[in-house]
Amino acid sequence: MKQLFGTHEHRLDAKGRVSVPAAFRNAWKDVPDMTIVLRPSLIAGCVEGWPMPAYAKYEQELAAMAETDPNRQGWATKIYSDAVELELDGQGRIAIPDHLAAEAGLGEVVCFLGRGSHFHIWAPDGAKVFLEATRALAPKLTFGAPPA
Amino acid sequence: MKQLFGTHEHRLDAKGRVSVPAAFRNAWKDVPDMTIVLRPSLIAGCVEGWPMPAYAKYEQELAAMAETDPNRQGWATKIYSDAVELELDGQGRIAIPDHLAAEAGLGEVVCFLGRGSHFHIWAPDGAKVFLEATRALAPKLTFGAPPA
DNA sequence: AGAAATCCCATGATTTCCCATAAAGTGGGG
DNA sequence: CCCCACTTTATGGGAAATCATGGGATTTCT
Repeated sequence: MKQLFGTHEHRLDAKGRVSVPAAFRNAWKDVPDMTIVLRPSLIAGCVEGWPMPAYAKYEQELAAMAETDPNRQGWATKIYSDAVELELDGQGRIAIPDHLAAEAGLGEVVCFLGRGSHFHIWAPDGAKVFLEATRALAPKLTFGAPPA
Repeated sequence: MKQLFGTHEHRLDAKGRVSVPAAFRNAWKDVPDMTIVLRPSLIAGCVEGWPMPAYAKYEQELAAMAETDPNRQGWATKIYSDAVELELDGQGRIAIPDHLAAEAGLGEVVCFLGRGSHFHIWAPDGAKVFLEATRALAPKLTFGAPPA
């Protein structure tokens, strides 16, 4: 499974559908019966989307926990109960469920961020703030001409 | 994977395409399904290009960070969200996305600098300044050769 | 039957593919 | 050493495929 790159803005139509960026779809084009898991992000303010094969990693972590571990129920809630599994339609779109869209404050335009194994869906403003805040976490060296 | 050498000027066409220097393409001609990752350089002012196999170094760095480490989000933004994965067309060209070209101030002529594992894409002036500034950072030994 | 979800087709814009050409580099023979 | 044929490179442009998006028709559920 290839990694997910880039930021892509797309438009939610009247039926709540959005095109998943072609760049993402190409990353899993050889996986048969591909599905996407959507759930509220642990980072507030966005929806997280996982290609099913990558989501298996969470399932393994859960399986590794003892049946009696009290954290287990918390994990199971986040991984399963709060999540939805979706298929893409014939045009490569998904329909974002209302409760997820509302929780993330999504409007007509949404912004997909590739995060390697998975992706984020933000309202455009939220994406901008998030990108700038996270970029600032590492220093930047400057040589030569400043950007125009 | 061979190292990338040299300085090469090429021309962006009306569709935003540039030929990747043949010297670079030859370095990875035996890698199947080769792709290039472009992203804003951590050094301001240029676009950085990475042959996919070499980019794995960043992916490993990210994987080594704890899930809870705040720097992890910073890296994921720089490595994935700010980056694009591209293929070469049949003529060995890549299409540089507008936002990357704009951020690096690229005009019609761009300058490729081999950097071993990866390469830089600069506007010609930026490349000149960068090369001179960085040359000055390396010590120079003098033996025998007459001063100019 | 009515509401909602799903399937399918349509369309304009963009991107990719493929062919063409000119310049430059390569090698061999005389 | 020079010239010629051939290959590789860089670049341009038109045709074809893909993408994002909208909307109608059909099905499903209650």
